[in-house]
Amino acid sequence: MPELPEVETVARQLAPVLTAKCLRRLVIYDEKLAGIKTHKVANRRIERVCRLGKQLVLELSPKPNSSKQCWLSIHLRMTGRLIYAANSRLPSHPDKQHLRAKLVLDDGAVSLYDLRRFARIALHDSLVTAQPQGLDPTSRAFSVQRLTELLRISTSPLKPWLMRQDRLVGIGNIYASEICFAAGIHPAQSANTLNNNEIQCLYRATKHILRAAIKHCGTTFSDFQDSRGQTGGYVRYLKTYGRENEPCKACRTPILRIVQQQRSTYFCPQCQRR
DNA sequence: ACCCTCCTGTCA
DNA sequence: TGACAGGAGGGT
Repeated sequence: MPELPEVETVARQLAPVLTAKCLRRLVIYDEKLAGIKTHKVANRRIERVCRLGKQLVLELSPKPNSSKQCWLSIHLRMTGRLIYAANSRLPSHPDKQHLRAKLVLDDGAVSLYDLRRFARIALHDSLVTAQPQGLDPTSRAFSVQRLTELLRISTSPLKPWLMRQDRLVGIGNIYASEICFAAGIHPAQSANTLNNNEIQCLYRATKHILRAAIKHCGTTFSDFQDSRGQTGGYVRYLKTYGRENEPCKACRTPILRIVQQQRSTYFCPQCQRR
């Protein structure tokens, strides 16, 4: 579920409550999510909290008598949630059934809930191994030139192209449809056939949609919650996703749903012509 | 470049 | 009962 804006929301909320705190222990309730020796991260100071692609990453200080830092990455995949609760607020979440892991601090805890058990926690000894391959579209390195180069080498339809994490990171099924709509491009158009004008539109749409979604703390389509248990406010700005047969907000033409690589794509056949 | 699968749940 | 759900790695 969480794409770049949702993970960014969680990262921004957790950074102030985790940074400079001691991670007393990591408790794993479901081994499937994490094959980590939890003693390796216990009693380390959390130096930094950041987002890498769709992952949340905690930079942890070296243990005493060691110089080796490590990085704990958390990928929420489809249904993962990270919920923070101060000790004063416990007992916390009612959803004990889907509690998969817990980061215990002195004054509170972050609980990972995940209905479908796709989430993953991993430990890295360098930030590079935690890092996804692609370019972050919210970074300064993302330019029309870079986007043009990346598009040229692929014949993939645009919407599935946007979801590939080895080219651009962070875009998933919701924002891929929204970005295609904002750019006015048909989701099945081949990446390498976009002209300069279309690439310019796609570039602006990508930045605009992601920035707006971050501003509204992400999208809750069915069950995304941020670290405070709040739902994402961007859902009311969605123009295509989940709106099959509803009128296009620009031209009233019914929104279509098609399937591309087993995933739903929503678009307006009038605003996004081939 | 495509399909399937990993899981659990909801909804038509 | 079957389709579908924010993701991505593995196989062909």
